[in-house]
Amino acid sequence: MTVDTLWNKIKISPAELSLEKVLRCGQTFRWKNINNTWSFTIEDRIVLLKQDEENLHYSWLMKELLVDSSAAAISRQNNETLNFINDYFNLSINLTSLYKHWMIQNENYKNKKILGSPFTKFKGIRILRQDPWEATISFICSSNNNVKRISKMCENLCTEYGTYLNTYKGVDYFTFPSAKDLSSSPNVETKLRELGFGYRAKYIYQTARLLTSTLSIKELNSLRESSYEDSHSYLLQLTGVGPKVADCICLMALDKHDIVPVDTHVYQIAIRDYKFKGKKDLKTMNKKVYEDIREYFKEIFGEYAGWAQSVLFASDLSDMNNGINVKEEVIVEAKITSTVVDIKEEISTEIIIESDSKRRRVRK
DNA sequence: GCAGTACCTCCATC
DNA sequence: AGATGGAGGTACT
Repeated sequence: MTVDTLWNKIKISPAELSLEKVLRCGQTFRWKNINNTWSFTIEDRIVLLKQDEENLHYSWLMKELLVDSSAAAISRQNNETLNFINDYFNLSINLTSLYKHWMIQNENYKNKKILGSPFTKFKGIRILRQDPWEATISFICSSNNNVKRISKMCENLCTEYGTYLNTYKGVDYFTFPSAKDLSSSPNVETKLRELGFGYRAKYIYQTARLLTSTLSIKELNSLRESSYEDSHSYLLQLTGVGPKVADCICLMALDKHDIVPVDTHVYQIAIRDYKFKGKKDLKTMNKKVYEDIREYFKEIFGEYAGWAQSVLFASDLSDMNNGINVKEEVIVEAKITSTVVDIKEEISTEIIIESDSKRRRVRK
């Protein structure tokens, strides 16, 4: 078992990357935030991140059996972690120049009654390059659902069907389960129903089955090199994947940066903020309206319209925290009033270390 | 094709 | 306190 051996850093400004916003705007559901450290699992390790005004700090903890502290191993692991971060956060893409373009377009197309610009208020929001399989399952879970519950479902998938990696600061970490893990037995569907997945249990099981039989994860991954149209129709073969979910996967895992997934929310933004002509009380989105909105945003924001949309979406979200960040804290045995939030903010990590016995994990 | 409705569960709101 | 409806939809008729 290791301590926080070493933290390395990548120089990056908050305008290029806002960890908090990117990881809580509803594109990924599996990052934990404990005492201001973000953690996530990949195949063979836990990745840890922290951010300040100048740098993104990163560290990692290898799978228990793979811990190797030789200098050569550390150096290799460092490179691998760095490669993951650069790839996962799409860091080769310059966000600041994209924002500049979007701000100009925004002024040309926005409803003049709307004051201010989301692109001024919400900096550093970028689209991640997620694993296609994980994105598929995550977004199948997202139908008729909210961020908090989707996060819980993803966590349940990991603890129930993932592989144990290691324990960091008292928290056990598991990998996201593979398609094989989720198709091993028909009991999977039953178990997922017990875990509260509802009708999505069947979708997940059937999708895992299909991707380990007729279709394959290799094909799914190769859609990164395919056209949007081909990718979209391939994804529609999967149970529980409709047009909206397929577009989410295209944008967030398959490098289709121009695709704007349209839900009722985005529909409302289009009408309210961008003068899109449509009925405000539309009950069910039909195919034509769906595609019209998608194309409309693409016309406004261009090649990276999907990225621009995530900024609009974030600025419209009331609670980006979604109640899922965790803070370890001392439970103060005092009368807790409505100022509880401020009190919590002030109780810092230093105090906590002294009183292990009283530690609890509390939803912020 | 197209529109309407059932589907699981949680949880804020009334 | 208990009911109601919405939550970044999809499958089925």
